[in-house]
Amino acid sequence: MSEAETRHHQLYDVLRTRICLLDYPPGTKLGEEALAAEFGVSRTPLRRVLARLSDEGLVETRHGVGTLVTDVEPSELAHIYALRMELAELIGRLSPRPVTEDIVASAEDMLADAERLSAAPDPRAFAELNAAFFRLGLRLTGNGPLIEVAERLYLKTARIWLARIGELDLMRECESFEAEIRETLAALEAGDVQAAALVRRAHISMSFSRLRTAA
Amino acid sequence: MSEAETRHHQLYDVLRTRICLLDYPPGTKLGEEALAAEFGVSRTPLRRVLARLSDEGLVETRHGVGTLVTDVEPSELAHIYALRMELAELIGRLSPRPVTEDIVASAEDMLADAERLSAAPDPRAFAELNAAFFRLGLRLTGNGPLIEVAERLYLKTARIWLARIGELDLMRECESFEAEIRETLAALEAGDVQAAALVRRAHISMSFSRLRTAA
DNA sequence: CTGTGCCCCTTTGTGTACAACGGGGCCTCA
DNA sequence: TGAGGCCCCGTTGTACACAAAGGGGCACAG
Repeated sequence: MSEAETRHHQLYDVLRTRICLLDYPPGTKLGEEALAAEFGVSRTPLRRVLARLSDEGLVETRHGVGTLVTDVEPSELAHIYALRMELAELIGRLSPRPVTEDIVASAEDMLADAERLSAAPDPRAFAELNAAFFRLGLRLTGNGPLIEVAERLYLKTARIWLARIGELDLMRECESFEAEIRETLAALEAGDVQAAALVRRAHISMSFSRLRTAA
Repeated sequence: MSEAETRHHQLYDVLRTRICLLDYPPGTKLGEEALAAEFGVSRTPLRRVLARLSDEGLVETRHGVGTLVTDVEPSELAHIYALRMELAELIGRLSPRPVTEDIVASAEDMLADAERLSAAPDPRAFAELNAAFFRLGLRLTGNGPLIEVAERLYLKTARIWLARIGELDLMRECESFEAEIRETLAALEAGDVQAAALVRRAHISMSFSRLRTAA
């Protein structure tokens, strides 16, 4: 990969992470000049990154105003969740990959992390572990386009959930998440990718129910 | 929408259409300077458009070489088709919208077009009608994210199918397409969106089978 | 005091010059 | 004559200067 491409991907990843972990909550203004200065580049390559984030719907650029982090409307959120549920199931059906040792090992590590999290709940650590576990789930399918689509949708909803975590019972969320990892691990140890996918689908559904009830 | 945004969308649409209808077959070099001159703008806004096409995987930009129209590998093509089949069914399940008069009317018009096409087969006219019919299908769901994802995947495969149309029996393809529209129209007249979605899924599957067999 | 309109300043959009990179052709040497 | 390396040219990447647009604040009139 060329140097320019590498830098682009790096900047993109940093900004995307900041948006999804609410370092930049919805409505935040991302000034091109300021960001360019922070990363030591000119506005040109930075604008390339913001354009990509804009195409993906994470930010919105207005001429003469600035680039603002977007919010997600409740109705669209429902649509995304409904779609994510279906895609989660597809991960178990389309080109499932064999469950390797390192996947199981990763899941075991994450279960340990989740147990620590339940003992000492923290929204940000929760969000990070959740993202890591989501990416682990993506490794269960060999269907590249499915992975891209699923990740794209996940990124759009992750921060919304995190934003409303205050309205939810954090302890309850942690326990539910821990249970999800535990059930998933059992499915993976049995080599049953489809079962793992169904566990995921069920928990996405329950998670959205709790979110909707709280709001 | 701002003037800049409008122009961006217009340029994007023109180039995307040219790529998908094989005015620019895979491997074609799209020179920034040349395109900028054609559209009467500088390289800057044009690069914004090419960057978007690049993010979507329709082109690939190499420093010092040029921006090349991409090809799609057979294995990825299979993955996309598998996913498209599932999404087609989801259009009938997630937030189905009531079948309006104008949708039925559009379908009737397209059926007439398809009949004319069967009488005088033409690859390009086929591709255009196919795209129009695809977009009509998207109007059957109210799930916005699902529409975006489905369209994105369609655009990635449409040109590949068109590229190999020479290896297929064009007449047979036309007749199959005409049958698809006829069956869909019957489902729509009955107000049965889910049935229309299943028709679509079946025809995507058969279309890919024929494509695979021919290659 | 309030409402309205204008101006200025901040910020993004565009155009252009130059740097970085890659490939192909040509020249050289064995 | 063939193979290898170097150079030149075309193309994309970056930086910067300027144009365009939007919003907020200030002044003035009622």
